[in-house]
Amino acid sequence: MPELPEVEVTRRGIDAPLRGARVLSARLGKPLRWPLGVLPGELVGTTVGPVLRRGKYLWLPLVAHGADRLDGGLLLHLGMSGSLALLAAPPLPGAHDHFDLVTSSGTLRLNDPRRFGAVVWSPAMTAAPAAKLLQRLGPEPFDPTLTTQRFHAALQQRRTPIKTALLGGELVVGAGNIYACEALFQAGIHPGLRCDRISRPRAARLLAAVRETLSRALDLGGSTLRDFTDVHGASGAFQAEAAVYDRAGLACGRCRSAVRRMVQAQRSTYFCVVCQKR
DNA sequence: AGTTAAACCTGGTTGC
DNA sequence: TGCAACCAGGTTTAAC
Repeated sequence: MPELPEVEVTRRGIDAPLRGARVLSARLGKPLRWPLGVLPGELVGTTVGPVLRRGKYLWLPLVAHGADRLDGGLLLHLGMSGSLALLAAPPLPGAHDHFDLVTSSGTLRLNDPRRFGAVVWSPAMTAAPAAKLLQRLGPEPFDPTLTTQRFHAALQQRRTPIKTALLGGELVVGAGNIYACEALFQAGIHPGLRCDRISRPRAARLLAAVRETLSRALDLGGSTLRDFTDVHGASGAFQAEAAVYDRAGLACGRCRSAVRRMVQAQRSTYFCVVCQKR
């Protein structure tokens, strides 16, 4: 599910309510992608700090009080099917509720049917294990230092298809399968085009398209294909205005010709052969 | 070194 | 209706 807009929607939903909350208990369900790294009980007594996002990861600081407490935080990832809910009166955990953080301001609950998500303890965002997971991430899409020049220079160093590179997150983080397809459509670029064949003007157009696509999705509360909801249980609305994603055989949003589906790097790519050029 | 497959899981949909 | 095959918002790890 969750690409940058969904993760950011989630962050905004939990940041203010949880800030300053005291951790009362924690519970683990079935194993997620990686082990938590501490016993749930060791989190008790810490205070939640400002929630940050880096790429599709969330960082939840847990500040210690007293030397006998752990100081650090939790690095969370929603994987393909994860979502977080903030519950005032949580029902008994269901089959896919795999992590609860019970606080004085409500219970933060991770639901993740496929369990590709993760909750990992780390002493700091800049220390292992969090730093190891974050180290390979490219620049944030709204980072002002990510200029056309820098983006184009990074493109020139890669020979992979642009769609694959966008998914990889080394050029820029945040665009997953939906938004990579949509941004390439918006920029009029064929998903199979090699990165190093993209001219500087087209690179500028693509970077702008990535930014516009992600911010539009953010405004609409993200996309909900199946699992994703915000922390209040609300679905996103972006999927309804996708021009190409999941529209194989349907009319292109611009020229009305049939949208094509192909597979790149084991993922479906949707595109318009008329509107998107090599 | 740079790219591409395999792996991790569950569940919904499609097709025989 | 039953069952197999395929598909799904991701990303690390292993293998060409």
